Amino acid sequence: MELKLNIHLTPFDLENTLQCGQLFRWEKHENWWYGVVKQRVFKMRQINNILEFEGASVDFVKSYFRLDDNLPLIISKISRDSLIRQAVQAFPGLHIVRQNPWECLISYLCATYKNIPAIKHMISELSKRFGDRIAFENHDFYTFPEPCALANATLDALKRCKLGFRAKRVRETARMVDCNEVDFEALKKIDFKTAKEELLQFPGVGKKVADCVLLFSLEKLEAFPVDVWMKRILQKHYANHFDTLFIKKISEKASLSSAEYESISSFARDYFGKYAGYAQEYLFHFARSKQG
DNA sequence: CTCCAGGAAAGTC
DNA sequence: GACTTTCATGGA
Repeated sequence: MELKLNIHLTPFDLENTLQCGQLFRWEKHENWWYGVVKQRVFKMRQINNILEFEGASVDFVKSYFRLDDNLPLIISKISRDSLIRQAVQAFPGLHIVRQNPWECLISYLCATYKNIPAIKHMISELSKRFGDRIAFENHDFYTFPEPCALANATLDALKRCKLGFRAKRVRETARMVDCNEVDFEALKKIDFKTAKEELLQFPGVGKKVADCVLLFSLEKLEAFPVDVWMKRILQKHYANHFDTLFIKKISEKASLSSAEYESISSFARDYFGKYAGYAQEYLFHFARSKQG
């Protein structure tokens, strides 16, 4: 199938969107991108303003890549200073993706204290061992595991996926989801703060992981996850918005306290506005692209 | 070999 | 409340 975009109304770039670090399961082979979404292999490429794809409907593509977002408007709202304008210009057409909440939750729970290549490896191993195999074009793909599959897994099997100390957290969170202790569709409809409190109940989910899940899968575009990259950017470029003492304090330690996290994240939500999450994603990708 | 990673949780004061 | 330590492991 094919979808023709009006690039002026709907700026979109597949490469920037898939490579900015928000997704861990897409692979490129011979100019085509392959992902597994909704139990099917989803194959896609972009040539200028044309999206070509297999394994999904036009409506799904529009929804998944948030082509309904008014990106020109969003960019005009978040462009508060020269740094963010630079980041936006560096990656035109980068969209936040509308991920599946369950997969997003486990992925970012695993992302705790790991670099992106290692995270991709963990998620890939989890899918190989606990997902369903799909043969497609002489290649094996795997669906993301269902909650019951991870809920019933042994800790040893999870650790073989290189989860380390995350194994217990993943299994316990999977058990809670498997027991229907969360209604993701309901979380999409309620406000940011209440939805965040719900997510914080899961073991292994702190403020940062919760913000990622809210932004990438629960329609909360104001969420502003603060990781080590955001902390560095803040110290370097936004220090004048904080007390000198505060900047000095967070510079001296590796991790942020809960209160420090909150003051940074809430500053960013006020400063960038209701699309702060988009600003975060542009800044994150921009910072990483410059430091390898 | 050393350093560090899209941090969270438990323990201490 | 704020600060410190612990948690496993692979990629760079």
